[in-house]
Amino acid sequence: MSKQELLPELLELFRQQGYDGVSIAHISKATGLGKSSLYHHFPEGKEQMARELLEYIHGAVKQHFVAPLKTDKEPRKKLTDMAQVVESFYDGGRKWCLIDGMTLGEANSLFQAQISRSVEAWIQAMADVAIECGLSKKMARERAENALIAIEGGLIVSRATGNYQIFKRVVRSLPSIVLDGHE
Amino acid sequence: MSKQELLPELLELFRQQGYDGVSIAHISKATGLGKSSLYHHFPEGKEQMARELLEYIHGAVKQHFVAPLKTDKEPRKKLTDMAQVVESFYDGGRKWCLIDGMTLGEANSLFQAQISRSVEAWIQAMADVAIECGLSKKMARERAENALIAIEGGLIVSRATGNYQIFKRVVRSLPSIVLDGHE
DNA sequence: GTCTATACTAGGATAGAC
DNA sequence: GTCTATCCTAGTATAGAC
Repeated sequence: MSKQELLPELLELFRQQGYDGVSIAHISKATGLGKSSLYHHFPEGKEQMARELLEYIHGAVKQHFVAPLKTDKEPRKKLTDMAQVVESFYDGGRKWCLIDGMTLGEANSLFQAQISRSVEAWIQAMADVAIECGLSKKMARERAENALIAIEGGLIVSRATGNYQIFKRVVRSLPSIVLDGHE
Repeated sequence: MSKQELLPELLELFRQQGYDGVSIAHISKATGLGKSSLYHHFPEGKEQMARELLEYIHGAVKQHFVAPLKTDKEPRKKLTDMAQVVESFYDGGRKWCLIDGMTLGEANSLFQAQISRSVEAWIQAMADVAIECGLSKKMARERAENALIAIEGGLIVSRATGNYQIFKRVVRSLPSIVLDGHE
């Protein structure tokens, strides 16, 4: 089994259980690989798995979230395209965001740098779309931050209330959060 | 040592480390009590600690977040009062929200009901202020949800980027999120 | 590259003395 | 109500065979 098959499994485990909640035994069961096989792929254990997962996710962010924002389509169309990917990646709010479980306790200091790199890339790409529509650099940045805040907050509030309509509504409002009044 | 002294310690541990990340040994060290003393207070162990903590937090939510919204002050004033409490409770974004660490993995099913009760109480209180300003029930609810989404998302994005100005900005915008255009 | 077996540590929980 | 001592399980990690 190759890492490209392992990493999607790791994503599902870490995003649902959080860094502390995932054990090698869980991973072994989920992947069907024995513990020793896992240590063959990741000699430094769970910490290395998380690091490589975050690298993998960084690529996925660029490919799935950022790329639709860098096409030559209409600004609002770019954002609705992104929003659709977001809705499906988080399965309508039923799947957690990796950030939550990777920024608790000691994991926070271990992975904060990697996480912020992905988050910054995404925010910047959304801000660029806002700038394209004539917003100032400062306002574009704020609106892009607000879009990410809405996504992350929407996930938390949806799962806290058990009402996933909230996430759906939030995702649909993303283009407006970034662009309203500037098209 | 009484539970009223223990619970604030538990809050700090669980909000920072998450349910899975907290061990009895951590709690023992943080409180200065031996393991057996902790089991004397909480015979069912960590799960009971979390349950009682969430009860305690439910009271704190009503007292600190909801109560300022039920005074006879001006609507916007109620929300700025609440926002100030929020900023200090989360230490300007540097302290996590309990929800994050209590809704990962198995903890989610254990505590979701208790969490949603507190969250609903808070949302409803914010919605009532919006209704007081003439918003429809449906719009008031949406705006109250958006306020909580902003708080929770602001915490996540602040810690993911390491930039706590974001949380500060979000907290200051709370009254506008709930009331703008209806005063 | 994967397995079985094993070592060791940390975490959860209890018994019984004071 | 708190302590020391202990038990058991789960978790991390490694050795060595195939």
